[in-house]
Amino acid sequence: MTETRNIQEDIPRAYEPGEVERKWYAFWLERGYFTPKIDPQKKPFVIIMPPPNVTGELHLGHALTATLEDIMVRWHRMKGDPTLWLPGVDHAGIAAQVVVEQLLAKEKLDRHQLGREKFTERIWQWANRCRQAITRQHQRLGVSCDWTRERFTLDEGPSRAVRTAFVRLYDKGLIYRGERIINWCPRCSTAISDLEVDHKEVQGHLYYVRYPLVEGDFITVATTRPETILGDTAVAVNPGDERFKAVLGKTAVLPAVKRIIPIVADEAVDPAFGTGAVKITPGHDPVDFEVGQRQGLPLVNILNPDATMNENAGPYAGLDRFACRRAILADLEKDGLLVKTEPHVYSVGHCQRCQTVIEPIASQQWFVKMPPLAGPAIEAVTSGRIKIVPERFTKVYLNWLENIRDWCISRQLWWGHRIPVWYCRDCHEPTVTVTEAGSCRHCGSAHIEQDPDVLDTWFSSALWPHSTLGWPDDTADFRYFYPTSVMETGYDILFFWVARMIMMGLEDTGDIPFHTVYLHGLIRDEKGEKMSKVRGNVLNPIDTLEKYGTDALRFALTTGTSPGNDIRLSPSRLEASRNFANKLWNAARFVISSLPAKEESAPARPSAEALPVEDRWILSRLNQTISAATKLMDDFQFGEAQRQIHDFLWGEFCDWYIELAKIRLRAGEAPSPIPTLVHVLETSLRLLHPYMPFITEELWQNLKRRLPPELSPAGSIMVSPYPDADLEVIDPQAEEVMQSLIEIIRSIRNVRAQYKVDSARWIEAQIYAARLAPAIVPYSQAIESLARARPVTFLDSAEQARPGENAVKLVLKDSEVLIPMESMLDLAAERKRLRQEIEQAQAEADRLKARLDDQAFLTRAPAAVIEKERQKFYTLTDRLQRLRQQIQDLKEGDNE
RNA sequence: GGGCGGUUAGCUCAGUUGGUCAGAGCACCUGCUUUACACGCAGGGGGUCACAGGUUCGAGUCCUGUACCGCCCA
Repeated sequence: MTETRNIQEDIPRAYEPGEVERKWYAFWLERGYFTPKIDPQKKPFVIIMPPPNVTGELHLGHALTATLEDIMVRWHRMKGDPTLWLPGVDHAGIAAQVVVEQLLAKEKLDRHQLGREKFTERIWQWANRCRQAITRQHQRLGVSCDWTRERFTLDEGPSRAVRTAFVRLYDKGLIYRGERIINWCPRCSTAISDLEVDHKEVQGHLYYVRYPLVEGDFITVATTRPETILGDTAVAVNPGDERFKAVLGKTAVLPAVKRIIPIVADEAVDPAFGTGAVKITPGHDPVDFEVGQRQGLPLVNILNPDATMNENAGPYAGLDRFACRRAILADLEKDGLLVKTEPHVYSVGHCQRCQTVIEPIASQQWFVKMPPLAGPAIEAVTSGRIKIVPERFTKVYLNWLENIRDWCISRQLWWGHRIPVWYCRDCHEPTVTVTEAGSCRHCGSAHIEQDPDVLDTWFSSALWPHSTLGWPDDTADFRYFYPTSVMETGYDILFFWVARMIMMGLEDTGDIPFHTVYLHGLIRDEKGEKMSKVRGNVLNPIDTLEKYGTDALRFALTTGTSPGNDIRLSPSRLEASRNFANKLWNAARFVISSLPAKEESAPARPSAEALPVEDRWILSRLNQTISAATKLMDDFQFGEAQRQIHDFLWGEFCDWYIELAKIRLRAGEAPSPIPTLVHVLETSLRLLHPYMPFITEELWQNLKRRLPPELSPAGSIMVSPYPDADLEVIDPQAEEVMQSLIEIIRSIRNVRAQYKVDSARWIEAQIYAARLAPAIVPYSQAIESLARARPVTFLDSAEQARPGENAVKLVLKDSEVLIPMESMLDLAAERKRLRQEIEQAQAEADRLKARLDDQAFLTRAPAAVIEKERQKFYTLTDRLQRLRQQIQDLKEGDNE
């Protein structure tokens, strides 16, 4: 008994997460639980973590990723699968460079002043600090990933994978260098891919400008970007446009720079736009570039890399692009060439990283030829080899791949994987090799120079599932763990990353990179806004978990949510989760404090026979919950699985089983409820562990310490087996009895509240339990203490249940409860209540009757359904009859 | 312009083979210092499941259309 008291003192009244979390994470790490053992006999479960960027700290999106992946990983590990969760970090090319450039700017420096080497050194310093912070944050979240296998995209292995993939694609003709229109960010001073451009509708103007014809007269064109006039090399009209038949073949004089340009016919021109005649700027517009190719027009680049005008802009050289626009408009106006200006809404591309207006520029860049890679990636999904969850994203994925365009992969940055190409100054041929080239492969010259550019970060990310496992080497990890099981990430990077991983995985390894793609939603704030630093509504995951506890944060992020849907995270949601953790804590505190001292009697596993109904009931409910939760998890419905575990623990175990157990414990009745309390708690902890790892470990260890070792042989809950539903224990009979008992207790409580019976007062209850009587009678003590009813007596027949004096009669599903009213009775209120109840029951009965009279229903519906409905109807009419009798009795009583 | 998602209690959202489906949390109201828990307990009010059609014996759930909100692609 002394130990019991100690335990109560040992365990705080409220769950205090901080210390518990630190303690168990260190314990898990030290035990090496996160590192899988390769067992060729077993199929592994593998997740490669989406690598966070080394641009700062983790946000709640990362916390969601980490939680969902940890749930899957802990679950599979407990199921006995060799489980690998491989963590990593991404060097995040542009993003990281931008961050460090901003830091430099504060020191009044720029990267050119430092030079490439010094600059990359600075980024390395930054990246290393970030990596440490990210690791610490991940560990606070409880992630059970294998830190011994952690990878960084710039590590030797992944870097060699990048070069190898590049060379292989180049050799197959799938990587090429060419002059194409690319998206140029003047601020980042690099090309970016189509996906990295945000298109925004902008209120601008459509300017109508007259181009004088050499042959006399004018032609008027409309443009939104008048500064690009300087790069025009033609005017085009639609070949079918009768209005311009006469000017075809003539030449125009470009305003400002006086270049003579032809007037050509091209199908791409929309006769309905502007005047029907458009200026063609092949160097600065993707459509015009194609027109230029078709028409054999020259390319004129008018911009410097920083978006100031270059020497081709003649008098405007040196001006910023927007200043140039104003200047040229003023000049056109002055020369009478600006016909009119109309307001015009059009779409302008912005750099996703820095929101600078991007410039389409014709430029020499490296590209991946995508259609040959897209084909197999489409097949992998349409064939079902890769499944996307939720399913609706399959269409989005396929649609993108079916319309894919070549991918510009070179970046004019200093941070990233250097393009493995060396140019020869003598023969001008490129040498493309995985290892550092010493001489030109074509002429042997030593006068070679490596391409200064780096690759798009997403190029290395695309290789992540295989490069992290050792590819291109034939490693044990690669052989065992590839293809991986699940790729879990946000739906916002379906194209950026997931699609490219599938393409490159198939291309490099001949096999899919993962079997399932699980896409989660975006985290929003309580107002539904996307969290962003600009809006200032970012919740820091560490602050949040310190306030509410990691388990509460994890629970809040993943409960009541469904795949692919956005999540609003509000303080009230976090509070509710924290409260659940505390509820569990206290339930366990009760169970543990109820345990006898170790030496006295060890609680055995509950034996099946001779168990009281409530024990059979809670075991039945537990196993149904296990069964449902497991099924849901198999189906990636973690939110719903978690909700059911929550409801079981709170609504059934705590609210009813523990309350009933208290009565037995107090009375010292045999059999003791302790084995069942322990069993249900211990099993539930394991069931819940993947979701709330810390509190479940703490409680489990606490429990284990007080139990005989054979009951819990594992060293940690995270390596003990995940519960398996035992269908033998499912007991519909016990559930029926308990349901009835709960209904009786609730109805009495309800009456007490309705009649405002003082909470301290005992009221009498007479119960007629009909066929369930034998099962219910033993619960008179329970009804007494849970409904505060005394004396509780049982009636033998419905006839007896007729109140001879004023009494409230509660007509329930399988039973009736009679409560003598005496002083507490308010007759008018009681009649009103009865009338309402009759009304409701009558409406329901009418509905059922109509259905049962419906020939169509009777002939078409399955027999079982008809029988069920009929049964419902009988039960209801029976109840109605009894209610009517009761209101009648009440009237008689009233007359007395 | 094309595609997708959402519209369910005051708020935030679950509801995945059409037949206890009308739910949860929060908020609200009424009681409660009940020896696990006030981060709690007991009870209560509150919804024509956006709208209009259709399929079905039966629709929040399937189909068509409309409206509004949001996202993606072009």
